[in-house]
Amino acid sequence: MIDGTRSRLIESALTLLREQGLEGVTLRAVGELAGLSRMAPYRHFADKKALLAAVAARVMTDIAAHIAAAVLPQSGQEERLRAFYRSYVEYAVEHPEEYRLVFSSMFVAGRHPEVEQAIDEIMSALSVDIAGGGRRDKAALAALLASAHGVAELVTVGDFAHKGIGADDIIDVMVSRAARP
Amino acid sequence: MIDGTRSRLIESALTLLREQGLEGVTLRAVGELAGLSRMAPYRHFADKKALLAAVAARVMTDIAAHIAAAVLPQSGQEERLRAFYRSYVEYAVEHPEEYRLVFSSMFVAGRHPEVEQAIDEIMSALSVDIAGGGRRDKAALAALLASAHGVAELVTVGDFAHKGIGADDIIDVMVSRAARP
DNA sequence: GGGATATGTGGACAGTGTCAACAACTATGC
DNA sequence: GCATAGTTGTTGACACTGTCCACATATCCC
Repeated sequence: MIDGTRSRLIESALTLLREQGLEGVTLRAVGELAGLSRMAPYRHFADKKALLAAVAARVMTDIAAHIAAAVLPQSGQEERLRAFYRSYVEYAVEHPEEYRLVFSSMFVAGRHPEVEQAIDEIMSALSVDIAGGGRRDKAALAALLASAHGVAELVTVGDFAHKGIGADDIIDVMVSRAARP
Repeated sequence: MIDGTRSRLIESALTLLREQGLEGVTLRAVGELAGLSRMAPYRHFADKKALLAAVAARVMTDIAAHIAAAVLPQSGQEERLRAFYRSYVEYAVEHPEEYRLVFSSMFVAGRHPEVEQAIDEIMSALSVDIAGGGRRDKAALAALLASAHGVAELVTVGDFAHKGIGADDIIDVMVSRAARP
């Protein structure tokens, strides 16, 4: 805990994000929740975007842990695949605001190094856990990540559930296709 | 042209979105570009979100047209699939701000009816153009849309291109998997 | 100790979405 | 033909936001 105040600010922002959505995350509110003034964040982050990038990086490690906890206990490849999809979508459904922040921070050109590092860690972990570390399969890995992300967004949109088709149906399609040799 | 001012406001907002990104779309700027005052949009839209929803719906029809123009000339199923993926990703890459707006407006709970209708149109067109109108394949159609969206986001993020893997590589994986019987 | 540096604070400012009150134009009843 | 109601547009004002600035305090190095 070299810098306790900094992580306390991140935590405050994350709390606000969860309870009130992205609109509720204002620098004034973050400072107040952390027991500081409205300008306090500027002593630890360049601006609001930098704070949000730090929150996003923090959330990414949560997501990675959630996925790893679901995938690692599985033994077969198909079971691992399914566990990956399910846990990924599950997180997006249960924490939509956080998930959304993570991907909007990925989208921005000129990303924050903190985010960059978190992405790299997740990718290499995935590579080992799912694909077995094959080197030719970068495209397959990207396809996996893209599929999961796509399903997560479609499901959180909620429209498809409404039309009688759930996440598991789509995941079934994805898994049965990817699991074939 | 029952309501010229309304569509002129939408067009102004779209221009600002293209030229300056979402941050440049302020109600004052939209009004000014349309030759009106800052409060003019409120006579045609409930609030800023409603205006953005209308812009999103407008963009969705553009996307649908772009995709249809690429897919319909193809004859084989695999060619149609590939054309779909490519044109979809292409639009996202060439018009990232618009694409982003469209999906953020889909994400919001309690969507605008205008957006809702545009989504329905796209889905049924897709169903006919790609899947041949099969009724059992709702899940496959959703998987297709999810995959394309996922690839588009990963590619616009730009990170994977940087790591020596392009959109076409991922699309190849998707198509070869989906095209099998 | 004393100076430099890091951390925290309140004042002020421009920009934003939005509410309210008012003006002008349009159409509709008689 | 004209008053009335409704639509469309404008300006004034307000609360809120991110951020710049100048100032206080605390901490560390010599």
